[in-house]
Amino acid sequence: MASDHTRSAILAAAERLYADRGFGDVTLRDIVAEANVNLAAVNYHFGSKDELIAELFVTRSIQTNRERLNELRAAEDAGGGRAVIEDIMRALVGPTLRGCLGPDREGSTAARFMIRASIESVPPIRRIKNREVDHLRKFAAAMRRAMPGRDDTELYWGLHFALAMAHHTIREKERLLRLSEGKCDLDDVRAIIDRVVTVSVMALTMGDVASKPAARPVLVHGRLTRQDL
Amino acid sequence: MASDHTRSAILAAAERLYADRGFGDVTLRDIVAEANVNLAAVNYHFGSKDELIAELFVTRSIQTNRERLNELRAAEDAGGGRAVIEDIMRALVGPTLRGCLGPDREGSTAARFMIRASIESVPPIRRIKNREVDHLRKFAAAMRRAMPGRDDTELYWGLHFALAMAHHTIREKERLLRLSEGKCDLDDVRAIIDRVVTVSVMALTMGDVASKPAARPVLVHGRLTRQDL
DNA sequence: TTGCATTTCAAACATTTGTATGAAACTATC
DNA sequence: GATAGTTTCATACAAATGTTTGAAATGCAA
Repeated sequence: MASDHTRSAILAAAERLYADRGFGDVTLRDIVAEANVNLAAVNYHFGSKDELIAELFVTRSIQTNRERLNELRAAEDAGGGRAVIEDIMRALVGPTLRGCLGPDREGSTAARFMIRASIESVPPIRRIKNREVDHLRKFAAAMRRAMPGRDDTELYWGLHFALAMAHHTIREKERLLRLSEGKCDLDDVRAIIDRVVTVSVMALTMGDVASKPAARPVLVHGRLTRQDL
Repeated sequence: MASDHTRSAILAAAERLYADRGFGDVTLRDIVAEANVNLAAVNYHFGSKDELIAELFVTRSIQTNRERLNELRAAEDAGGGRAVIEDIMRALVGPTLRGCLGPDREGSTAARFMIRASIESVPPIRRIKNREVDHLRKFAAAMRRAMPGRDDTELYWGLHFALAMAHHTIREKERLLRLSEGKCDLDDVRAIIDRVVTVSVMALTMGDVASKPAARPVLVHGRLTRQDL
């Protein structure tokens, strides 16, 4: 293998173009023009367009997953093998939110690519996402250790809602910005992570209440304030 | 105008095919074959493929938005012009969740179409979604009336998170099902709505806590149980 | 240098796809 | 029942796009 030059030029150009203009609008000819390589090089090095997209997404996914697991292990080590639930949720949503939001992240091609992959999901990416369940199970296991005795169902719902808030914030940040007329600060990533983590932990610690609406007297009139905690 | 037969046959066939196989995999030729009409009929009646998709999505969006506003008004009327926050959130997420989840909804073409539109967003649909902000403002206004004095920012975040949980549950229901090995019951729509509403209201009533993580002592060790409420 | 494998290149291929055309069929009005 | 407007139809068009091909160039080892 000579130098990988062509291969990495294609990867870089493809990621940049996909991040900027989306998968639907970028053709192989756009990519090879941006990378200054021959059209056939894509099929030579990657086999097909879909495999190129898959490689891009897998690379970035592995990075994110590794960051998540590093944070999770750090939290578990600090707690002697059992992390507190708050830190687990932080490890789950932190890396993605930090990577995709924030003021300086505007220039991060990788982050914008992952946002794009989250918004307009194409077949090769969908196939990979389907294998993400194994990764999430590690978090479910950590949560189970942190909250022994809690029903598994609640754990999964909490995990699910945490990802919901994180991903939806990334996906719909433009809309939230417009809806709030700029009042919601999407550059303060730390505050956003705190917010998502806090709500996730609340959801988890509410437990079985959710299925019994009558058992929520303090909420019925929507008058619960911070002091009521 | 004669009978609208061709027009509605195209709409029905297109919605069914898009719902089943996604936008990327369905061509105009597939649609006209399913509808038993001529290829040129699409452009004659709708102008273009994108306008056909737009009409499908607009129709279903209007239906959902109307349901939401009906529920909202009913709640406000019942409360003498001011609905409780819980009912407002229920009006926001209830129609979509009821429409897209549940056991018998498997056969609802409209619901499956909207799920598809939520998963693989295509240009004509994205353009329409961008105009959805005005509709959400009505809910923000109702929430403001229900929780006077609360900071607007918190209102928007709560609204945003409610939609996040609802939409993500629809989008990723397969994954949640697989992750939880079937333990999360995605057919019990009423329980899911309660769950989303409860967490949303919690998020809203937490208010400014989120930006000050140090002010959450009861949560730090993840030991808050139902009794602590 | 010679020989062999790898990589690059220009060009062509083969489809697919949305759209346009113009004639034919149909419908309703007078 | 003739006419004008509407709708349907078969067919063609034009453009885009991923992929393939076979030769040329390049790099490397003997």
